[in-house]
Amino acid sequence: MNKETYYVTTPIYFPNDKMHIGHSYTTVAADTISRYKKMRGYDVKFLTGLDEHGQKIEQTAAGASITPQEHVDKIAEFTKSLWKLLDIEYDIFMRTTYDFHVEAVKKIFKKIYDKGDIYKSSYEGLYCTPCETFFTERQLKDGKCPDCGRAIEAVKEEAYFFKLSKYQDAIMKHIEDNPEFILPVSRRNEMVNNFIKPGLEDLCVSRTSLKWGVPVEFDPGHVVYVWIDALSNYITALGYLSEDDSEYRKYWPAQVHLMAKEIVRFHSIIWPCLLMSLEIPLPKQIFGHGWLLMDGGKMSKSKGNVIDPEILVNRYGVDAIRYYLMREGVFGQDIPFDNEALIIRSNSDLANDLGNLLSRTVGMIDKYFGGKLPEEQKGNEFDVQIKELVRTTLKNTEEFMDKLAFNDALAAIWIFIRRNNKYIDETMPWVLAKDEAKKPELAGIMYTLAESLRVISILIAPFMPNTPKAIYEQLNITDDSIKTWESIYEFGKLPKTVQIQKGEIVFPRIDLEKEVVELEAILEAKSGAKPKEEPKTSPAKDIITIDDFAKLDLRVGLVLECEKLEGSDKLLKLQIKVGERVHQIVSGIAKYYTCEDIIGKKVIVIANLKPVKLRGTLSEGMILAASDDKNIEVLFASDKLAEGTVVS
RNA sequence: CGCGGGGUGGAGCAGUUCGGUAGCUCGUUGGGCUCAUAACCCAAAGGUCGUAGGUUCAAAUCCUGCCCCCGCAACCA
Repeated sequence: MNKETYYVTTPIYFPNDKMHIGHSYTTVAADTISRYKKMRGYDVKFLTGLDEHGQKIEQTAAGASITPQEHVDKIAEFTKSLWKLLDIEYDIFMRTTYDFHVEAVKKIFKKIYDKGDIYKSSYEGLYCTPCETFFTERQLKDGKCPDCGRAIEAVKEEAYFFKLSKYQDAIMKHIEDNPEFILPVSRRNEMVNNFIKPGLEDLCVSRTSLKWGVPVEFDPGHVVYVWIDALSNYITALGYLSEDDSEYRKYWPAQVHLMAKEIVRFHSIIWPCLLMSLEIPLPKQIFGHGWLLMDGGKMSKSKGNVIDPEILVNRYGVDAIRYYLMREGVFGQDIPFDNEALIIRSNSDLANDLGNLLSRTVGMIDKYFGGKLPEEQKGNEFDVQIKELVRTTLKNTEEFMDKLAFNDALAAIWIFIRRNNKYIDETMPWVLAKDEAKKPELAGIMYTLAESLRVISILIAPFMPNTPKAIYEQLNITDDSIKTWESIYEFGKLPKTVQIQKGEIVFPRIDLEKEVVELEAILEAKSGAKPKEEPKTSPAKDIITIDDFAKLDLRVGLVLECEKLEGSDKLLKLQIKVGERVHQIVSGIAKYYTCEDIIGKKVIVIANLKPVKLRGTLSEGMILAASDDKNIEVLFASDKLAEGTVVS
């Protein structure tokens, strides 16, 4: 009854859009460790879910003419179906719009307030609504949000602050005392050097500009801002501060919070400080895994290179995708993700090594024994090595799993799989089959292979939930007691008279060349549509009148001189003749244009822009250029136009 | 001196904590085998471990300088 508990979480994802392969990566990892711990006898809770509040959700819903609740309900359904597709067996699908969460957040906020760790002040800042983030002026990019490139709003409002600074020393000490608190080590270093050592600033934890969220009960008009609302889900989901908090008492603190590396900061600094204020235990471990890199960049929506997990699963099957994600690289470091690598992995490891092993084993039992092994069986000299390797494989797999070294665990398992293919060559069943007297030996070989496949099925079960089922079916393994992790501590539990049942090929080989072409066509059709949508989705600016436009003094200018601005990689210093006058203009196009490209060209200049200093250099205007995420195109004017000509 | 990651045979990576024969998968070449999904097994070729110094009996690994790549941050009127 006193089973050890294991509480593992993914972040609760922001349901602004459909979940992509990156979310799937985290979730698959959490599911894998959760399945593994369950098999090892732990009392596991696996939480995933959605962070459903926020102004951006409100806006997205408004854009679709539905209520925020309807919007998040829709995304929640989609997310659940995606997790189902990926065979994610979560125990809790947490949503911050659940009543019990809302109630608990109110209490948590009050509790921290009563303690004196939350105080009222005012917040002044520039806010990007879609990103739900305030930025300092310096952080802005083109006066726009550095993350999404959209317009920001200047906001000043009354707000509550959490005394994060108060816990600076405590969190620092905790990190120092618990080397495994933040993993991998590189993340810990980053947190300490980048954020804690420079000093923690108090954190804004309420908003008056926000409606879609949990109200601050004792101060109407204030709504709890993301931190307390979202992070506390890990405890409210267990009933913290509710009438029945038995689960909280049982499962908290969490063994591990899994997440991608970019949000380690919130989980390793803000979250523990909130918990310290609540005077409850901290999670044992924050593990920040790497990103899936596509064409060398982080996968993200704004880059239009999202891989739809649904397409991949439908094409290759869940197990192949899950296998790739867990096998391809070190968990904690970035791993490459591309179609070709996925197919190569699937072909060589799954089709050739594992699938083929099953196929040839079942094939031989069918061919040589009519589908059923006889009682009379005889071992051979290689059996010892197989059994020995089962023991080492088991030991290694367990060690690696405990360290979340998924790729190492799979590598260890695959050594065993390959060993079995070699075993067939060593024992040469086809030779024995020609001699009736050698039947017992032949049967013994077949048995070893079948038993190995049982062992393999169990070892891979946390990673690939479907393949074991297929193997059990073909080997007619029905007894659940020989499907447990424990059961593979002993080799030979499979009943001797194995009766096979030929089935479908578990991992068909994929024709790489053909497939890459087809797959990319599909993805292109999808992503090809995206960039075209992009301009539509970027919010239109406010309506202006012709008078507003007339304020601009747009002129044709001739680029006389150009030099790269010292100490900057984006700025060019241009001398542009506009009529009589020469304007010195600093322009951020150095990444796309060299001086040779633009000297002597005619461009359109805003001639009456208030001069500013950029990087210490005076800039008297700007030149017009079109830009998106990737490129900047200067709008060159025709040579026929004299410099100084008015543009309107 | 912003922060972090990385530079290892053709490709993708491990190894670097605690120095001591440079490893894995894919690919290539040659061979074997035929039970199997043209799969499997064996063997070989292929590396100045970014670079220059230093410490050491010994450096991919420790120390110092430098170069290059990728994120983040900063400049983008």
